Amino acid sequence: MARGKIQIKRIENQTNRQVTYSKRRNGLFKKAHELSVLCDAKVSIIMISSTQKLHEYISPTTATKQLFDQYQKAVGVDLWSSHYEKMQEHLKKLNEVNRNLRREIRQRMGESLNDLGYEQIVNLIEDMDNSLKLIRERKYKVISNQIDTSKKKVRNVEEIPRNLVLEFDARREDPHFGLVDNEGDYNSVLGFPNGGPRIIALRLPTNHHPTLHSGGGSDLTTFALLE
Amino acid sequence: MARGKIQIKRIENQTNRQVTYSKRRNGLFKKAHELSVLCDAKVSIIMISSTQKLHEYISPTTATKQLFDQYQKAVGVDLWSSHYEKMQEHLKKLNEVNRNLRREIRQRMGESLNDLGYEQIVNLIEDMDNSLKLIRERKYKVISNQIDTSKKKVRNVEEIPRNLVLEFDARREDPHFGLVDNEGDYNSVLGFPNGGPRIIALRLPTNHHPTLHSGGGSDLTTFALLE
DNA sequence: AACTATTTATAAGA
DNA sequence: TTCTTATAAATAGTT
Repeated sequence: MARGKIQIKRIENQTNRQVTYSKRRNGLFKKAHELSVLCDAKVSIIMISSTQKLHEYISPTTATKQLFDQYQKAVGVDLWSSHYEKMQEHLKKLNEVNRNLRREIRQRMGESLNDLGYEQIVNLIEDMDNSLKLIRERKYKVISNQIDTSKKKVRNVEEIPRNLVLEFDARREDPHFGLVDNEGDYNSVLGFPNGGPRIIALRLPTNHHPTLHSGGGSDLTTFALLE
Repeated sequence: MARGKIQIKRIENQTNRQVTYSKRRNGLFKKAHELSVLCDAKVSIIMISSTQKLHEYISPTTATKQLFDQYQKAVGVDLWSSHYEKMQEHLKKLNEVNRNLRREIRQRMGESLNDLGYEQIVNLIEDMDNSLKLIRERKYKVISNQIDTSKKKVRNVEEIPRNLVLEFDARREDPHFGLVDNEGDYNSVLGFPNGGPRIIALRLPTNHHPTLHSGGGSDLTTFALLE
């Protein structure tokens, strides 16, 4: 625009390009500012130079984020706000579901019962009775699995020198074995009525065999219910 | 800049302002484009006029969102991405808590017991036994409250003409009254052992008194556990 | 939307 | 970078 017209195409000389960038950037920002004042408009300019330097103009009394939001609303493309709102909704729902789950647990633990009517209490009791039956069955299943495992161990032990086997058999007939009163079908413990012995003392010799609770080959894993 | 210098201040004449806005906006965009070509820079201009109309210039091969992202990274203020990430973390945690809560409920209903070791099952059974006791106590409390309410109703009835009272007394001695076998302390039902009658048939004359389940003055409310 | 007198921006040089 | 200045470009006021 002075001392000779120029073509509008990339300036190849790097120094020249940077000088022009700097000059014209100032010119652009000045014009932008004049425009914003004269016409009472909000203007945001973001520029990134070929050297990846960032420059910004934002008209007075305007926040960049606010302008972004307006832009997105106007353009409608909704770069993220709809996503954001959906997340918030989701969060809210999850929190509520969570609250309900906690209440149900509290009620199953005998708390917050004021929230329940008579019929609901009756239903809860019936439900819990049934559930307890299932859990007790599982308990006996676990016990019998453990015993099966022990039996397998016993068979393995048969490979071991005879005196060890004998010692094991001797212990098995020890009164401490409690429940285990015959060599046959251990699964019979499954048939126990509800409320059977709370703790079944299976004192297997710990030095030769795993204890019940550290169950060797069992598929049982343990972890806390809640953090 | 022509036919007279102007002051850089808001143009009061609305028409003039709009004309100038339009002219200078074109000029600004043209300059921006020249700059972006000459200097190989990325430029984004967003303008909102005083009439809330939005105009945008974006240099070729540039996406507005991409530029926003770069801007935010450079400015470091992180207009929303950190917030967004926090929300996602929160969501993740909530989901996990949720999963745990659901599992606890399932276990209390006798399902998913594979996840529990023997000791945990024993603890669960003990816990549920205790909880059941609490809930049964609540049940009897509810019943006794209902009966108290009924007694109050009965006293009110004593204000009513004598023949009605007589009729009521007659009905009270009816075998249908089941449990209620003396005029005295209805709270005695509280003493019932666990597993007592599941439904206590208190067939009060419905035409004169409310039934148990629609409990008039009781503080009991009912609502579903989960939606 | 076009015109044009003037102001403003700026390319090249220092 | 900044200053200078000849000249290109933008535009205020008018039609």
